[in-house]
Amino acid sequence: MVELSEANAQFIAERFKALGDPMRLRLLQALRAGERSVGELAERTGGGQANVSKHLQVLLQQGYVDRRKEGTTSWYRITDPEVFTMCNLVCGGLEEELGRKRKLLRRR
Amino acid sequence: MVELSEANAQFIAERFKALGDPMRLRLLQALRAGERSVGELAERTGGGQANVSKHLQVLLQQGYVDRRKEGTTSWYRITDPEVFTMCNLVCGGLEEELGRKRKLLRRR
DNA sequence: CCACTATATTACCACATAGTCATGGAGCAG
DNA sequence: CTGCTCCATGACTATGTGGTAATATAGTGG
Repeated sequence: MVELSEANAQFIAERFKALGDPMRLRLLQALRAGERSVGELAERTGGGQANVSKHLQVLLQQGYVDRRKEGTTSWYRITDPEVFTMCNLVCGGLEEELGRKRKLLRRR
Repeated sequence: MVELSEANAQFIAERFKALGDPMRLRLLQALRAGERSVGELAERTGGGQANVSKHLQVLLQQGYVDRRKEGTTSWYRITDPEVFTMCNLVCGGLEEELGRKRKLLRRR
């Protein structure tokens, strides 16, 4: 494992932070099926064009997605499906969380 | 895998966001060896007491750490070592990133 | 009760971020 | 060239976040 120096903590935190936004997660989800243009992604996620474009820059900079330009349209795609492994890991935590909440509700 | 509904995207994003801060990553790293008190963590991470305490609340609320009170001191510990699996995954990305940067530097 | 220690919480400030609107640039059809 | 489409970027605002200092809470020993 990479040593968690101060500089590395900064890098790793930024990688996590890039995944810490619902819109960006939905973008990744939408890209799961394959390459998509910005317009398609805006439509599928229900976000504004500018907003989607900016979020894609974040994912691009962190290397989660890749871009291919064709004419005036930009095609984005997942670079490393490993990102979904991480989603599954936190989803595990999510299921526990939901279980905990269901318990709490039952207790009342 | 959990369906990525709007509500779930929110939950998952918050779990990622909790890991998206250098101080919180250093706290988890410091807890890797075992249980630690807030004071110990403040000393090891070089953070202020109030700040460390607040970050620990975030990790606690997201279920990454657990707390045990003994007298006036609170002992925190990792609840699920799975979190380090995630760190290793993003560290993989980090190594690629560093590799990319080294290449860029060599190119000059 | 008093002082001391350890932690949590509050108030506050500086700064970052998400969202939207408007604009700019670049390809493409006519 | 003109107009159109698609995307990126900048300005702006509202909201969120990290850090710190001060205060509150609570246990402990005298």
